[in-house]
Amino acid sequence: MERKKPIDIKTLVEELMEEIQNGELADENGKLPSEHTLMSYYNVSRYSLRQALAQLSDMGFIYQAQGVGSFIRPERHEKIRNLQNNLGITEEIARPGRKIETVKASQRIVSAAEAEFLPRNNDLTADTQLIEIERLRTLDGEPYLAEKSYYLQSVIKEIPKESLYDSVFNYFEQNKDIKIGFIDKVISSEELSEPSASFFGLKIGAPTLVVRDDTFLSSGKLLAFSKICYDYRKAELFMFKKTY
Amino acid sequence: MERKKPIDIKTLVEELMEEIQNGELADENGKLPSEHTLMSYYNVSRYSLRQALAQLSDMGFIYQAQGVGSFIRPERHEKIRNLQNNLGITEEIARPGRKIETVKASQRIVSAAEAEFLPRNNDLTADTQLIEIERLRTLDGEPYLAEKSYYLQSVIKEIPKESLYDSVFNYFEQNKDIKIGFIDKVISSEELSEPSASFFGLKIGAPTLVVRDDTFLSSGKLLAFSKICYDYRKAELFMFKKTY
DNA sequence: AAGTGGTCTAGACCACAAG
DNA sequence: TTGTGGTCTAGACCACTTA
Repeated sequence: MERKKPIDIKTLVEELMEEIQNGELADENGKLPSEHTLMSYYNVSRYSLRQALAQLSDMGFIYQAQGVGSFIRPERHEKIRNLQNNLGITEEIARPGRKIETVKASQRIVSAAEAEFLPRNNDLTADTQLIEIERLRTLDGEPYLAEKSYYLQSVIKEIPKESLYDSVFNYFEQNKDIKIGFIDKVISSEELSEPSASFFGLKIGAPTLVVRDDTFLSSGKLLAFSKICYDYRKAELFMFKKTY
Repeated sequence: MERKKPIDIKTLVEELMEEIQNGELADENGKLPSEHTLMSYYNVSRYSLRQALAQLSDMGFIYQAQGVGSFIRPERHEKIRNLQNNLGITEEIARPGRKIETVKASQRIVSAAEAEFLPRNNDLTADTQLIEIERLRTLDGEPYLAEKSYYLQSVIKEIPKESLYDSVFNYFEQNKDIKIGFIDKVISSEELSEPSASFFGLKIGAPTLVVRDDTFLSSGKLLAFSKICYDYRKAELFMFKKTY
């Protein structure tokens, strides 16, 4: 293997992921080169390399076995949505060549008192101004999810119309002033109600898979909170847990 | 603060968690001492301290803000089940003083061909011997979940009866030969069927929250796979995601 | 015994927020 | 400017698996 120029961990993660997906790194048994080899190849210290490998482990792409080596993990099933990666849903699902589209979207300003739900650890005053967004989205042309999101207007002035129909995630990625630090997710199941029921073509009272997100800036301040209802026949959420 | 003896990261995490929960570490605003202070206090290197803090971040107990400091996060709602901690459900729920009990349990040996479901990345041969366990469990006396688990008999010879009615997790913790490395989780929602429906006192077709687990040894070999159906009115799953 | 990943230290420099 | 957390290096030793 040729020797590469030194790079930072973020880039290293991307390169590793790409080379793994292209099948360039692992042998026929899915075994990666040793850490020593990878250190020389990417010209990084062991610390940096292990940080990168740890991130790949956390995402479930590889696992490491002491005394044996590092191995790539088998591909996961297609219809699944990974709760832990760092992409928006649009980007994630685009990878295996499928497509999320927004068929209906609306936006308005409301106060916290008018919101349909509130963040879990709520410290909003009743008059906090919120941007409310409602969207219905399809997966490969089939109804897939109904979403209601609230963004704190004190943090983000407005959300461009294009982003509504594309990816709000992309908008934040490009906006340098807004750095997302962490997200709380609460997953539950409910009885479906209108208007999602008609959108999915299901009866009222049918199951729906619900994900409530609270999104925080890296400063720890609340940025947004949302609720997504999935068609239970089409959505599965994946996560991966390492033990320490 | 007194200076402590050097300790390893695992112990450090436990001590930090305990002192945080006792309110001994953070100030009135939930701010922790600086990394420099904590290094001296616990007598560890910055690397070790930051590994420990990263684990606490991953579990959602604290967050770190560059240029500002580290802060504890507000307590999460009680009825919630954290998907990311390293405890079994019995232990986790026992913390806030609530109680999981098993009201019905059965165990038998089956072959993989007879199993009701299989692991996602299935490489089991049809004649693989499995220990099948079925359990109905209550939370504070109320029906809470129905579980079906399969353990590879080639890895674990038998599961003692006491563990069936208590915590299988405890059994693995004590068994030094079995080290769990990682777990895949797939969360979905389904229409409820018997016998869970009667146990929960719900109609057939009502929603249920479903968690499918595949558990692997640290060697990467499959240990077990299971499916848990929760009463959708009583269960919420929590997870926390840091962005990189 | 050799090679793998796991833990840990000491130290440097950078990026960011706040006074 | 100061103090915070974020990134990165070089090097040591330990624990585990395999031959």
